[in-house]
Amino acid sequence: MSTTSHTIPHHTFFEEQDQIPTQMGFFPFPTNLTLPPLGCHQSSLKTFTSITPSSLALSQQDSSTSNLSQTLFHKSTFGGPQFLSLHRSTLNPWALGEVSDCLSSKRSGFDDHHHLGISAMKMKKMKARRKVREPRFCFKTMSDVDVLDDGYKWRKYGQKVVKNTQHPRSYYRCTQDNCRVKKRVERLAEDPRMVITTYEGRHVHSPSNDLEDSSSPSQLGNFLW
DNA sequence: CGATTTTGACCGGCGC
DNA sequence: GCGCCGGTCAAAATCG
Repeated sequence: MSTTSHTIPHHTFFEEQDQIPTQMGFFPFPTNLTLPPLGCHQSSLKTFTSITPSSLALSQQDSSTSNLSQTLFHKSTFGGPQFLSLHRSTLNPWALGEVSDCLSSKRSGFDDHHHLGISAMKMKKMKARRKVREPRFCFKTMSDVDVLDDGYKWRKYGQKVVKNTQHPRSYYRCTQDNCRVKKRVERLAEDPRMVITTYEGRHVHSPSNDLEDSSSPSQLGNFLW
């Protein structure tokens, strides 16, 4: 991994919620936005704006996703030309999914377990758990490095070539114990100079501190990312 | 030698 | 039901 801090010329920042981009494909985006962000469902998009690195740093001090979007709103209200607000989905289908998943696995999964063995069972459990969708947001960056230094430590756990793109998508997980924030990094097919970074979940610790000191829980609360 | 990356297999969701 | 696809796992390889 690279911990190089790079000067970031431009961020385009948006937050998404609930939905995951699937093979359903990409979605039409407002024409005044030059580059449609990958993996963003239009109907689930909450905010979208262009911000500068300084405002990005500012937004990092917020302690929740909603605060972040508020920050973005303020920023763009007073200076950003490219703010748009799109309707959002109201329900988190993944949370519902978890419940039904638990129920159904109790009901019909016994034969499965026998057949799949322990590791498979473990995997099943984990998958059931991750159906709780964490809040997500992402931004695109003009950068020649894929992984931007955001103050956290990440371990790569997968890489995938997504359809219709020549650049693979990388999957990272926060290395901190008990912190299962994930991020996804990919390059735009249309413009390989642009990097899309998607964060999912909230860190339970502050950036790059080796251990969260539980003695002083927070002056600022937990950081978002 | 522990931590991290690579990489193919596997799984579940979804469309047909 | 089948096949495609994105996301994840985990063993092997690589790194520091």
